[in-house]
Formats: sequence, C-alpha cells, structure tokens
Amino acid sequence: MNKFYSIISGIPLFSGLSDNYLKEIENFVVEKHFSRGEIIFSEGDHGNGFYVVVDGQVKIHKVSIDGKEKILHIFGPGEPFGEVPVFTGRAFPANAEALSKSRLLFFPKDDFVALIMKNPSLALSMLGVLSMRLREFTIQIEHLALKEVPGRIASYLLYVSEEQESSNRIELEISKGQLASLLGTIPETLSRIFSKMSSQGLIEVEGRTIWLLDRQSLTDLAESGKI
Amino acid sequence: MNKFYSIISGIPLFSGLSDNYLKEIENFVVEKHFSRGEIIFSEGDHGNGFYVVVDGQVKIHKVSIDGKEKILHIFGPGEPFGEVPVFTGRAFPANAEALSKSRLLFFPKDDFVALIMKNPSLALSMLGVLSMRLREFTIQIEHLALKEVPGRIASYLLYVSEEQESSNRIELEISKGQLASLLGTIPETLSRIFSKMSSQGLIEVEGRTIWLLDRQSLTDLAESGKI
DNA sequence: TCCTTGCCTTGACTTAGGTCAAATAAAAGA
DNA sequence: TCTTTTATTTGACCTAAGTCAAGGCAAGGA
Repeated sequence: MNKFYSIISGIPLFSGLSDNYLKEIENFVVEKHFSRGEIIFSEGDHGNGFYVVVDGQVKIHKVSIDGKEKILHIFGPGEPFGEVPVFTGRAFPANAEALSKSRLLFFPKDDFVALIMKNPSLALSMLGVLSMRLREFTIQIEHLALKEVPGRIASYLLYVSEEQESSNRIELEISKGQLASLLGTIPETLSRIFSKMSSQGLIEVEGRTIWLLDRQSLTDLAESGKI
Repeated sequence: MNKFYSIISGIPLFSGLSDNYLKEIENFVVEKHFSRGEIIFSEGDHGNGFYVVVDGQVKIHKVSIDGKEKILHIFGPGEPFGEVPVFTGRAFPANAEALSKSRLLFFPKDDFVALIMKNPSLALSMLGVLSMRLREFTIQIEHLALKEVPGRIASYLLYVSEEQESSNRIELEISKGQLASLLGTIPETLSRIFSKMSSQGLIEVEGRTIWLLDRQSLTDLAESGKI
C-alpha cells in the first residue's frame, strides 16, 4: 500500500506537498508499463489524465502527412507530460511514444483537478511546469526560425554540457537520428555538420560521446547561427 | 472607483470569478498606455507581473543577433501575456512591443499569486490559458519543422477564416511584413507565394483583404505542405 | 498639391540543407 | 555465435527560399 509513496514524493511537481496530500495521490495514481516503440497516446486522442515518467524515456512528437517527424520533447524520470488536455478539455496536440522500456504513473484528470481545487500550491507548481515548457518552446521556435542547423547543434551541445556538468565530455542520451529530429533536421545533415565541426577542431565525436574541444567557437556559433 | 470593473469582468481569464474577487482585482491592477512601436518589456527583463490587452495590439517576438525577427504571438483585446516570469521566477523569454496605440492592464505578481492561493478556480483558468498556448506553440513548431512556406500560409488563411467566420473573405489584422515574420519567412517570399496562389486561382489578394476562392486546394496545401 | 516615409512587389542570383542512393557500422534477436 | 535489422555516414544532386537591389504604390504631413 505504500507502493508509490516514495516515487511520488520524489517527483518535483509534488515537492512541497504535505504528507496527507501525497497519500491521497497514492490512492488514485495508476502504474503503467510500455515497451520500446509502444504508443502511449496519439494526436487527436482525448486524454483523461496525464503521466509522469518513473523509469525510461518518452518522446513527444508530431508526424507530417508524408511521414516526416519532429520531436518536440524527450522526457525522462520525474517529468510530467500530456497535461494539455487536462486543462484545455481538448485532444492531445501530439503523439507520445516510449523510446525504451518505460514505467509511468498515470494521474486521472478528475482526481487531479479535485486535488488542485483543495490545494492551490499544487496549482502553482503545475503553472510553473507549464511556464517552463513555454519557455522551452519559445527557444525551439527561435532556433527553427532564426538559426541555421550548425547554430542549433552548437546550442544543443552546450545545453547538454550544462545539464551534465561533466566539463567537456558529453554523452548523448538519444540516437543521432532522434537528435536530428529534435533539432528540426535530418540525420544526413547532422552527420555532415558533426564531421565539419570535427575537422574544424570544435568537437570530437565517438559514438554517443562528444568532446567539446573549443567552447568559445561553439558559443560564437550558437549565437551567430553561422559556421 | 468602479473604473476597471467592467473591463476586468469581460476578460475571459476571469470569467466565472465571483464579484468580490473581481473587486479585489480592481484594487491592485494598474492601467498602462503604450504608443505604436513602444517596448513593453524586453527579453531578459525580470517581470514582476503580467499584462492583459484592453485595446490595441501587442506583438511578442524574438530578435536574432543579426537583426532578424520572429513573431511568436500577436495579442489583442482580452488576451493575457507575459505570464511566464510570474510562475517560473525567471526572466522574460521574449520581447513585447505595442503594434498600435495600446491600453493594457498590469497585474502585479504578488497580488495575483495571493489571489490564486485563495481561489483555485482562477488557477485552473490560468492553467487553461497556458495549456492553450502550449497547443499553439506545438502547431507553430510543427509548421516550422515540417511544412513549407506555402503550406503555412494556407493554414494561416484557413485559420483566420475560421476565426472571422466571414465565409470566404478575410481581413488581415496585421501588415504583410508582420505576417511574414509570424509565419517564419520574409516579406519577399510571402509576396511571391501570394501571387503564385493568385495565379493558380486559390485566392485573390487586394491590400489586406483576401478572398479564399478554392478552399479545397487550400486545405490540401495546408495538409501536404506542397504547392 | 507635392514630398516623404514606410510598405509591398518583382527580378536576378545564391546557398543551406533536403532527397535519393548506396555502403558501412552497430545493435538486437535468435 | 550468426543473422537480421536498424543506425550512421558519404556522395551526387536539386530546390525552396533567402539575399540583394531596384521600383512602385499608398497614406499622411506640410
């Protein structure tokens, strides 16, 4: 019965929530499992709740009529997704698919909304989550509209390097094909730009490991958008 | 003293709020005026509240280091903007500028958050606003990454036609230059595609008035992204 | 009315990056 | 382990759409 308590209490969205609320959540969450490649929901589905990743990786993506894909987000442990329908009453605007074997918690809409009505600080946390996501989308739109691909790649590498704070060696957590889709380009282009950046001494690529050899030039590139 | 009551009660964000809350809001809102071209806030500024447009038009936009601009949003009467810093505690992720003489209401962060803490249904309304905005950004990202410019233009025309529900005659509320920036392209390209679509009998353009002559082809174009 | 200023259009040219195809390399099953 | 599938790289080619430059048009001010 204490099954989910430790998981729920570790989710940033619920940090600061008092014990009795956490226990209440425990009573309505549902655990769900998905294997690699499995669809969690599709654009146009009517969601009746949202998810939090416990283990694994989930990608949120759009697919065009001719099969091209754009990844909007990749979520890992502790991150919520699929909230939009909960608060708009409309369908999911994108698809969700497990990138690896994943364990998720599902929060039914009605129970969650009832909890928010009793606990406004939870509402503020959720407002914070959505606002951060708007910030991220703002950056994505900026990159797509104003930066060329090399600039987006440089930005991404620097961003991951911040995240991982492992000085100059970063580890991609997704395949290069997925990364291309996340950056709004295609694998061929990503590959070509990686090799160009390598030959110019900016980086060194070895599988999913990348060394940032010239941070200054990468920063310039990320800002100007030109190689 | 009843100065703002009728305005505030007409803002969708506050619909459903009881009278005494509306009166409370009235006590802390601040009216602000901006003339055409005036900056309301800049990317990186620390906001201590958000705005609602009463009259006029406001554009939210990003500018690249070499001066190119991408419009993220154009807000008109009744629409709130600038909420992100209120809930993330971080700076504005973009710039806001008045497109025409504008009257705005400013809602100071602390007062507004205090009100949310007393009134969770207001929190739900705000969650709805942010969620709708995420939906819109999702569509923008999809368009930028997966559609070509003609497809984005066709989508936009059909979208405006829905909004205005004036059958086949639509009226652009912004200049063509601004429209180009909103769609992630430049005026020259927009102009060329308009004339191509005209010569193919899809539309007819006369200043800011556009007739949709062939909805079916426009829909196909909006879906496939190809002309 | 003319002049100025901003907005829009058109033409000529260039290029980033996408498409197609094929060869390798690396993973995942069995 | 071997086999099959999936991911990555490289080359040749093509095109959508951006840049630069020059005119045209429309609206407001003097």
